[in-house]
Order: sequence, then structure tokens, then C-alpha cells
Amino acid sequence: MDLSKNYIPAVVEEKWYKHWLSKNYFKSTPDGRPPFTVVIPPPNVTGVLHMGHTLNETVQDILVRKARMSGFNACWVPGSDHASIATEAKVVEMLKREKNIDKNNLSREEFLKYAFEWKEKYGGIIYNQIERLGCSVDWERVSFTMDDHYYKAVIKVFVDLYNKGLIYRGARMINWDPAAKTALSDEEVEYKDVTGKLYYVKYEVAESGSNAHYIVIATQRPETIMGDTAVCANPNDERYTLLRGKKVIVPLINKEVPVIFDEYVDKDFGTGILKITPAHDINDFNIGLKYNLPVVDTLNEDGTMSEAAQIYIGEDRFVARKKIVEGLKTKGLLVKEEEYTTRLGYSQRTNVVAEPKISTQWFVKMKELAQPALKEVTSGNVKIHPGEKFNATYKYWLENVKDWCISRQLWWGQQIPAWYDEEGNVYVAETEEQASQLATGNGQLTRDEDVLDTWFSSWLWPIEVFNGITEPNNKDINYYYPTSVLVTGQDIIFFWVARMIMAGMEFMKEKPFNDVYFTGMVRDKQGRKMSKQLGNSPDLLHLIHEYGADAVRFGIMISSPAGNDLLFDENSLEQGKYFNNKLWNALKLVKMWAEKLSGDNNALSVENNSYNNSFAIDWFENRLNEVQTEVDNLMCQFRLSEALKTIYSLIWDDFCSWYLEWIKPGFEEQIAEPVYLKTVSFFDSLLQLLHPFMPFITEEIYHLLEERNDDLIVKQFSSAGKTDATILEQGNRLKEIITAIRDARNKHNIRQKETIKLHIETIDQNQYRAIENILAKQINAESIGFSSQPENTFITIVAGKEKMYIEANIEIDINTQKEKLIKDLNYLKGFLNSIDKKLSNDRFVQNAKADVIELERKKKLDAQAKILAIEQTLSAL
RNA sequence: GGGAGCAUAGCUCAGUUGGUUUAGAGCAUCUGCCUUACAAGCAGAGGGUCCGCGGUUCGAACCCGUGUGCUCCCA
Repeated sequence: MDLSKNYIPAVVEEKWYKHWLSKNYFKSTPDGRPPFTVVIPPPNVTGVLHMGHTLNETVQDILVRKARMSGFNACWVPGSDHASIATEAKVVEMLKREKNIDKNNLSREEFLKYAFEWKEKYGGIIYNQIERLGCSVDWERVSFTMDDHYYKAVIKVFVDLYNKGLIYRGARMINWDPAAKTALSDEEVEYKDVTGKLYYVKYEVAESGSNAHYIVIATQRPETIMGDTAVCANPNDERYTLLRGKKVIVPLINKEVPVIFDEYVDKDFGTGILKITPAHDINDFNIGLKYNLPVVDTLNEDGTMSEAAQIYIGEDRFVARKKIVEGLKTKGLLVKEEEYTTRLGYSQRTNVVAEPKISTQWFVKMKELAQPALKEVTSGNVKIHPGEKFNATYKYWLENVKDWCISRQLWWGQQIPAWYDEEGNVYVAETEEQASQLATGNGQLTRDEDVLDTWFSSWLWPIEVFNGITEPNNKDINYYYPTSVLVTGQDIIFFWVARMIMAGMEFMKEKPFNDVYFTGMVRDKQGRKMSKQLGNSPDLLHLIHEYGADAVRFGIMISSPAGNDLLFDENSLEQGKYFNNKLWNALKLVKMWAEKLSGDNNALSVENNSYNNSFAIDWFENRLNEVQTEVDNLMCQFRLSEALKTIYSLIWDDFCSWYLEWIKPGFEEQIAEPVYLKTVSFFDSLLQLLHPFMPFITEEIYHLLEERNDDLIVKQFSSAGKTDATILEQGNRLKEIITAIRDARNKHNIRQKETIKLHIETIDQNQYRAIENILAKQINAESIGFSSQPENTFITIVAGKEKMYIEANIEIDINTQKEKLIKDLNYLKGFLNSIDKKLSNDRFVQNAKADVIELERKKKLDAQAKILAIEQTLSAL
């Protein structure tokens, strides 16, 4: 077989993905095995996968593949959500640009037809990326939040909650997105610190005659002046007591409004007196309710001034602000302007300043739904990872949750199933027919124009991807629900995670998942969150092209501890690429051996001392068992990056750098068949351990290593064997000696090609029998002997407690030896000192556990022996 | 303003109930090697007041308090 010099991912990846698909390995149907269910957090159809998604999908694939190889019926459901606001905006823009069509000239049905076409065209992009990354999702279960059954589920749930009194319609202060011309929920508004201006405006006190009195009011938003319906001061503020019962005149529109008094006003802010604009500020709105003030909405839905504003009608709010400031200046009503830092709410979707606005919308009552959802997490029934970081956040939000505004003034989404008669009575039902049966009023019924928030559909995701709402108790939902683990970004803990738990508890009476694993945010090297706007997120397909999918997966996982942000650096992808090559080259080496096997069946017996293969194999078998147990533990705790590091080091260091070198036959020599077979089986185990993280290359090598009838992707893990501490210890000791001698060779400039003779001073020659040949090979020694009488041309080193002498054909430098010895000596003396301090402390001896003391005593003896060896050596020099 | 998290090698991070921890890994750096799997590599090495201060303890990177600096969430 001809193997290329280096590993070439592209061909391999395509081949195996197709193969896995053709074998239906990703497909899941209920059976007798325990299920392991994961639902993909639906990326929205407008986008491409960014690095955050990549991390997310990789984590899920690792968990799913590991479960599939561990006796579970693994089911991973892919899908996407319709992203109401973002998608509608894109479709509107596309219609304008490509077809010169104005949305306003289209009927709802026509528009939806275009929207679905658009979704078909662009929705596939993310699926392609998921595939290229190697994700083992069940493609027959692809779900979309606007699928027919899903649509019905959302409608059904709406009606259900309405009938339970958990959904209501009413006029409330909401966040308005003037660009998308729709209401938003509180969570869809992002607050940013901005430098604004505080304008000090004069309001004339009414009926103050020719000696006009003025009060000065500070405002950030002069364009709302026309919506003022009162001004308000603190009742304890003596500056304003004279104004009791008076009215003031709103500038520019000359409207008289009352002066009211309320303790809510902070005397020290601005001038201590506020304008009250109930239509455009939540606090003002509350004051308005308390004092029964009229509400004057001065804004149109697109953020321009409304008729009610009386002036600058139709002008944009920010243009109007400038003009109003000018107007106030000309009239001498502007006292001063001040720089002022404030927080402004921006629409998460369109990035424009969101306007607080009184509006009639549909809301979900959250208090009742929040209770069980909170309990599931505080009781530990749903476990959040990492918990210490997010439990408190979760709890705080649920304890302080406000009602959820779910109506959106859009077409792309589930249309609210509410019908109004001519008198304005509302009837909520799944169909118009049912609504008309409910109708008691007069006239024709007209349906509510609005659609529902996308999150009002995606909160049903773990249920309705299995048709759990539309066909309760079907075979799938009964088998797969509750799902095993939800993997998602911490930024949607409220949008999605909390609401999914609510929905699960409300509609299934059961949590939607056992565990939640929050990944961190992916940031660029400078620590900035990756975003489309900054353009700092690399293109996934480009990265896969350059490094290979396995390397991308490796790179993003190796630096990604649970819940911690990760600074994305292509360096780590490079590390992944190198790792691919390391595996590839190990394969080449082993395949080389396969060409000439010797039938030496004694190769593994301890008595056959010619290669020490028996020790190498014993040791590696134990290391493998040790690591397998370790990796299992780490994966249970979702410490995936540590698990990967552990496997990486097992493969690179223990397998390639040590084990393979130990059993490597000499030049032109054959390898014994039993050793070869053992080695192949170790390689298999390593590939299996690594497979969930790097699926393509492991499957490829698994098949190149030997002819196979099975595939690695479904090869079941056997439980890890026991480990023998003694043999592991011996292995470490061997490595230690090799390293110490190599170090000495390096320090004394003994060239690698040059052989040495090694003399060991030991009381127990026997312990070297099993490793002698390995040792000789690894340090390029032509002979190993035992002697306690070194000649002074030998280099003396102390490895552990034992002295060793290197006989080489060079002049030795005593100082180099001394330096090293003195350095070690100082370290050991300090170490011994710290132990002595403990042991000479009576309270330590009294209080510490027996095994701790025993350990310290052992450490002490050990250190003393080492020190003695070094001191003897030094004095002999 | 309220809350949470973080601070360990030049960089990015591990360090599980306090005791083989006078602290580990990868990258970067330095030295020597084109050794028949791998220069995308091999063999070595150097590098740390575990953010400052105080406390608890026989014993603290780890627990508590406090200060400083970053990050995030909420209003």
C-alpha cells in the first residue's frame, strides 16, 4: 500500500461522510437501547455558521458520537428557526433589490411565498456546513419552526395558554423597533452606554402674567416634549412648593399641563423637576397611571413624528430632535446643553434605537410558568454546566421575570389565532371556524394581522421536533423525551433555555433535558466577540478547506474549557493539523512493519529478553486503561477539552514518543507478529478514544490499519481494564532515566550518532532486566553494565536514587556535571526542608490523617536517599 | 446603581474534597539534530512573589475578608 507523505483531509472527509450516511449510522428509531437525545439549537435560516456555532456543533457531535459508541441509541435532530424579524427584513430587501417589489403592494400570501423560496435557497447553507464539519445528525429528522406540524403546534399552544388565562392582550409599555416596525420583547433589546446630551428647557408657568416665571426642566429627549402631559417635582422639594396647583406651558406647542408632586422624583437629578411623557417612558407611564394623565403618542410606527406631535409631523425622531433644539434656542427657551452618559436600548435585530412605546400587544404571563422552571434547576433535576457560573443568573431572571410580549407586526411567522368581531370582541381558537362558533358579537370576523415571536415557537423545540404537541404520546416523543443534554451559548439562557424548561414543564409536565452545557463565547485574538459587523469571524468552509474538518474541531475544542470564553487563534487549528500528521505517520510506521513480520511466538514472554517487548506492551496497556478511565470521568463532567488534551498526550507522547520507539525493531530487522498484533490493537483503541473528537481521520486510519468489516463510528467501547500501579511506576522511572541520560548527553555535546557505555550503580540489578534493552536503544548505548567503581573519565549522573556513569569517547567537563548536580541538590534540600518543617510540627503529627503523615515520611526518606546519592557523587568529583 | 465571574510561565489556559504541588500543558523562546514514520519532525533546556494585603489552619494557588484590575449580566 502506498501512503502519501502527509495526511490529505479533503478526499477522506467526503468519502467517510457519504459512507456513514449510506450505512444509516446517523439515523435513529426507537428501540430497546437507552436513548441519547440531542436537539440542535436551531441556527436561524438567514445566516452562515460562525465560530460560535462551530464550537457548539462540535461539542454536540462529540457527545453524540461518544454515546453512540457506548451502547446508546443516539439521536441528534438538526434544524433551523425562521428568525422572524431578521428574515423578513432580508426578504423585504431582496424583493426591493432584485425584483423591485414593495412589500406593501403584496398580499400576505404572496409575501410568504417569496419568503419560503428565500428560505429554501439560503437555509441549505448551514446544513452544508454542519455536514462538512462531520456532524452525525439524523438528516431524516430535519426540522424547521415553520413546518406545517410545527406551525400547528405553536397555534395549539397559544390557544391552550389563552384558555388557561396565561396569555392576554393589552396596552402596555413595550419596546418598539422603528426599523422593523414591530414590537420586541425585553430580551431583544440590548443596552449600550452612549454619550448623549441633557437639554435644559424653560417651561413658562401659566397665568404668571407679564412677569413670566419659568421653571427649567432637563431632558435627554426634547422631541418628546409634545407628548408631555404633566411636570412633576418631589413634594419635599422646597424650591417648587409655590407651584402647587399651578400649570405650566409646554414650549413650542403652547399646551398647558398640570404640575404634580411625587416622591419618585429625585431632587438631585437635573433641576429636580421632570417632564412627564407617559407614552414614551415606562416610569412616566406609571406616574401617568397613578395620576390619571392622558397618554399622547407622538411617534409613528416608523419612528417619525405623528399627528399628535402637532409639529414636525412626518420627520424622523432624530431630525425632529435637532429642529426642536434649534426652535427652543431661537425662542430663548434653551438654557444650556450638557454632555451626559446614559444607556440606550438598541434592537438586537436591526441595531436601531428602540423606542419605549405604549402599544396594544399580546403577552404571556410569566410568573406562573416560571415557578416550576425555577424549581427544576434549583432542585438539581436539570443540571447546568458550569453551574457555579449560571445558576444564579438563571434564578435571578426567573424570580424577576416580566411578562413576555409575543406579538410581532410582521408576516413571517405563525399568525396569531385571534379573531375580532366588529365590536372589537376577541375570540381565540385554532381555526376561524372554531372562532366563529365562539363568537357572540355581531358582524364579520377579522383575524389578528400579527405573528408570534420566533422564540414562542422555538421554546417548543425539544417537544415538537418529535411531534410531541401535535401528536401527544407518539412513539418518538415517549422514547426520546426528555432529551439528554442541551448544548448552547450562554447568551441565550433567557431567550431559550429558561423558556424551553417552562414549555417542557407546562406542556409535558417534564423537563426538556437533563443537562445544559453552556459553551463560552468565541472571541478574536483581541478579545472581541466575533460578529458579522466586525467581520472578525473566519469563514468555516475556508478553514475546513485549509486545515481539514478534524483539525478545525481539534483546534476549537483544545482551547475551550466549559463556559469560559475562548480566544480563537488559528494557531490551534495548525496544532490540529500537525496532530493529524502525527497519526498519519504512526500509521505509516506500523504499516511498514506489517510488510515483514517474523513468526517469533516467544516475543512476548518475559524470558525472551532480546527486545523487552513484554514490558513495553504491559506498560502501554496499563496507560491505555488508565487514560480510558480518566477520559470517561472527564466526559461525564463535560470537561471535553481536558479529555481531548489527555488523549492527545497519550497518543503523541506515550504511544508515539515512547511505546513505538520501545518496540521499534532495529534497522532491517523484523517485528515479531504478536508484538505487531498488540500494537495494532492499541492503535485501534486510541483511534476509538479519539473518534468522537476527530471522526474522519480516525475512521480512515482504522480502515487502513487492517481490512475491516465494521466501522469505527459504531464500534462499541469495552469497559476499561484495571491498572497496575507498579508497572506504571516502572514506566515512569524508565522514562526518567532515559531523559536524565539524554540530558547529560546533550549537555556534554555527545552527538546522537555516537554510542556510549552505561554503567549503573545499583543494589538491585534485577529490576533492570525487563527494561535494559529499551534503555540501551533509547540512549544509544552499546552496552549496559553494573559497576560501582567509575573511572574519572566517566560522566556521573544521578537519576532518582541511583548513580549512573556514562563512558564516552569525549573529554568531560566537570563543571557541567557539577552545575546540574548542585541545582538538583538545592531543589531537593528545599523540598526536604519543607517536609521536615511539617514532620517536626507536633500539631501536624497530631492532626493530619495517618496516610498523609505516612506519605510525608516516605517523601522524606526518598529525598534523603536522593540527596545522599548526589552528595556522594559531588564529593567524588 | 445591583449581581456574577475571572486574575497562575511571554501568550492561551489546566490545577477535581486544602496534604507526592518549592505548581502543569500547548504555543512561543533557546540549544543540538535532515537519526529509514513524521523538520507539519526528533532530543533536551530555560522560564512562575499562583494580582496586592490581612485572616482561618499543623498545612493555602485552593477556604474567608479586603483592595486593585478586567469581563459579563441586570436596572
